[in-house]
Amino acid sequence: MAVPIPMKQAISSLIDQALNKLREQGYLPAELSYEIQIEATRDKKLGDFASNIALMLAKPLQQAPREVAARIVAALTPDPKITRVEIAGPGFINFFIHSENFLNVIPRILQEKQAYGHQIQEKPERVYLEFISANPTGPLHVGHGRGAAYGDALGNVLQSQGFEVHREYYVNDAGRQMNILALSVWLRYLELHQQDFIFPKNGYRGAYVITIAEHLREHYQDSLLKPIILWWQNIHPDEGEPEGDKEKHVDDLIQAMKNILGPSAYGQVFDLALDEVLSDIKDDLKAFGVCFEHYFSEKELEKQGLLQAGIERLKALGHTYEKDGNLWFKASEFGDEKDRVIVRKNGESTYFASDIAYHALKYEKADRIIDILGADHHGYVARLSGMLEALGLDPSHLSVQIIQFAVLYRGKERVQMSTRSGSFVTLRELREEVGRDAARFFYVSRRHEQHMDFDLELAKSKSNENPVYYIQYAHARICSVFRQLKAQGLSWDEHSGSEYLDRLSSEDEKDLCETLGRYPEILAQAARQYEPHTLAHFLRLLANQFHTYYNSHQFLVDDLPLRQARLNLIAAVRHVLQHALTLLGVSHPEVM
RNA sequence: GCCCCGGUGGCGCAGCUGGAUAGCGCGAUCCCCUCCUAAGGGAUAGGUCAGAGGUUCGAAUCCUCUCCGGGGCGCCA
Repeated sequence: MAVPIPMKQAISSLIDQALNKLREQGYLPAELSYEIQIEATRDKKLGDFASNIALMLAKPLQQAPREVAARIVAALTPDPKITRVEIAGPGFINFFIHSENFLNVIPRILQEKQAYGHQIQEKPERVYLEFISANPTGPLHVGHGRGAAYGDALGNVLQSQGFEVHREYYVNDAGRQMNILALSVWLRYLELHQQDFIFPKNGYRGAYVITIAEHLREHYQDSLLKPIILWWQNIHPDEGEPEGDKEKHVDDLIQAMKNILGPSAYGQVFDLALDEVLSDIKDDLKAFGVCFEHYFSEKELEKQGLLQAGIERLKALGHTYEKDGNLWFKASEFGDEKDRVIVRKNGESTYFASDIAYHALKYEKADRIIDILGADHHGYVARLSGMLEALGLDPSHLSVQIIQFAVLYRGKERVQMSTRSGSFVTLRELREEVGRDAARFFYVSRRHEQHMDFDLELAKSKSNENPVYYIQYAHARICSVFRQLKAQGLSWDEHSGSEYLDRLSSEDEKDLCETLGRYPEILAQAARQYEPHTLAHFLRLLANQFHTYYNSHQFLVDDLPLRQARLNLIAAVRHVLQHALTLLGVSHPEVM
């Protein structure tokens, strides 16, 4: 069975032919370039498809759009699939299609099944997709959830379009923040051993830190116990005290901790804390349906010498200089607003230095780098692309997608979030409260660069009104029809169904087919623009049309040919529902 | 002060490579189960697309300014 050409393409080539004819006639200048756009009309009274080509050509031709349209229509070759062509409004050309032509999509879907809408690239473009990359200093919170849902869905969509996608979580396991976590855990551990002191303002105060401290005690008993009178000396006062400074305070404490414990014991605390937090994050993401090819450790960059190599490379290219003992990158010469330090005078490299090495690595391994960052990192974009340029690499390989923040509410009340203070709603809590499917759908149905108000109370209390159930219900209903079919001792014969597709003559059936036919381009667009949210809206429409159909038509009718044809149609709907839900990381239950 | 994102019916959001009367969900009002799951369907009401200029045959969409909201602007990651 040959796969029919989509209607849109057919119309597009008809117009193209007509324009060529006009060019031969000398009506169109040969050098005039144009792009033929065909869109499905919003209002069916205006036909099924419309083109604005006359409007776009009107200017270069210096003629009224309707006149141009008339010339194009006159040049069109008649086509049996098209019943009527009209010029309307300012100069649109509207096409009315024989309704049976919409039915072609059904055999196409039943044949291609889950490959419907997919693209195959001859030489697949490699995409290096980095997302979430939250510091492993505590559990993921609902803000990270948005990046997770978006990144994963985007990866799926890109894969469907033939891209070879590598997903990676960059683990910041080398910085000062990790030292603060280790300190926090150790201090809690000391508290468990009845040591008495005031916990630093700048420490991590979440309850999970105490849990980790308890595990630390189980593993090492009291071998890490150092009474504070032995080491808590000459520590800069904490914030709130005279001349206090929470940063200096915590830095002094870290130094004192390292001194008293020694590198080996310090490493024990550090590693246990990192390990616990990171495995918690991994479990959480797994349960959220998000998987990575790799969790890339920042420490690896140093171990493999990439960090130093990156710095040397910039140095060798003459894009660095020393000032005040620090090594600076001349970022301002590459579009950033100011220069950036890459190695501090104490010899420690900055976070940005790691980024140089990391991005150079990504550049090697992929044709396209996508970084998904939170809105608080937007200042990074300039320096990242500037850095690629400085390395002599093409910055257009990098695309940074910024996720705007989700502002959390409980009813009217805003929920403040801070990892440091431990006052945040974790992703795990969200999942347990509203469910994975609802959470993922909610996240990904908004444009990523759009602010989002996330009302927990609403998500929880009205979970039955969440659109995700509406869509899943459409899927479950189709499954139910097939179960019912079996229960009645009947069966579905796809082949005979496709013989009788012309029995599908209602508007509802035509509408459904048209929507199904649009799926491939919805997917392609979602991939091209990195906007998976369009899929969520498409799903909503498809489910709505199905429910309408369901309510006005009986599928399991006595008329055998009609029954088979309708089953073909709803089977096609089921394929597309399944496919799109899966891309968004949402399940498609057979029973609800 | 500078930078990023946004301001679309009561609420939450699509639409933004300019195009035909601005869509969807929730909420509101009314109607629909002798029928494959009513977690459903149908209908009605509700918008000067923040405001003001500009570009254009045509602007929610592009440009400028103003106002309002969110977030960033450290040798923090």
